[in-house]
Amino acid sequence: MLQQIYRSLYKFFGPQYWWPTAGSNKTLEIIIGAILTQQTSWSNAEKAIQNLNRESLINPEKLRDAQNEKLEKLIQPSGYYRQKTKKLKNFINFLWEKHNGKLERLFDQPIHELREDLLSVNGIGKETADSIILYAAEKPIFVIDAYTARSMNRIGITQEKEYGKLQEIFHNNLPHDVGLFNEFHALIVRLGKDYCRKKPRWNQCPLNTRCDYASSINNLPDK
DNA sequence: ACCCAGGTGGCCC
DNA sequence: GGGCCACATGGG
Repeated sequence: MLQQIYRSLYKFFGPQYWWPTAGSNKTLEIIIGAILTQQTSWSNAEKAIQNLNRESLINPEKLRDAQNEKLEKLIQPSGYYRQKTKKLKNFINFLWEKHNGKLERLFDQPIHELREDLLSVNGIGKETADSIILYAAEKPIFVIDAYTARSMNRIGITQEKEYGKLQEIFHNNLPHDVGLFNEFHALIVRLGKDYCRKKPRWNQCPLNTRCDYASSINNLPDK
């Protein structure tokens, strides 16, 4: 069922190009992006990342040594900039104190331990931790976000809202493939953005007529 | 003038 | 365990 939905979404929306296989030197940038995009549009996070790149701060030593005031100014476009400066510093200090500033060392552990490690950083919650594991460390874990519950609920897969339970459903019903998890999560976000916001436009969703799961969608009441 | 975005932690009960 | 709140900018 989930694979079928994935196929339908991919066929309709096409690839979403989320942090696509960025390569080793982009790894830290992905982590920073995951923090900066918290509750913020990607376009705003991107502006902040460009500012950091312009100052060559996307580098473990430089980021560690940068003054908070300087970071705050550079990442201002991403919103919550004082909070996020602290979060970036929390992560980079953790990386130096626990892994000698080496991302390879952080990532060189089983998924579960890596996740616990990331969650120990104040400012990194479940979604950000899982995003880092999937998109930066490129290990298979399914990222859940606000759209996932809404979309799955609306499609009729599950009423579940809890992060861990939702994640289990994906883990238990899909091959654990980094590329699949990467694209599927991005497609769910795309579906949510276009048709499943708080003010729903689900009735306008073209998938109603094109999707394999059309019947389950058409029978849903308006929310 | 709203509403919202690829959340999180702290507090309260 | 859940419900509320602060955090902040830019785009529709």
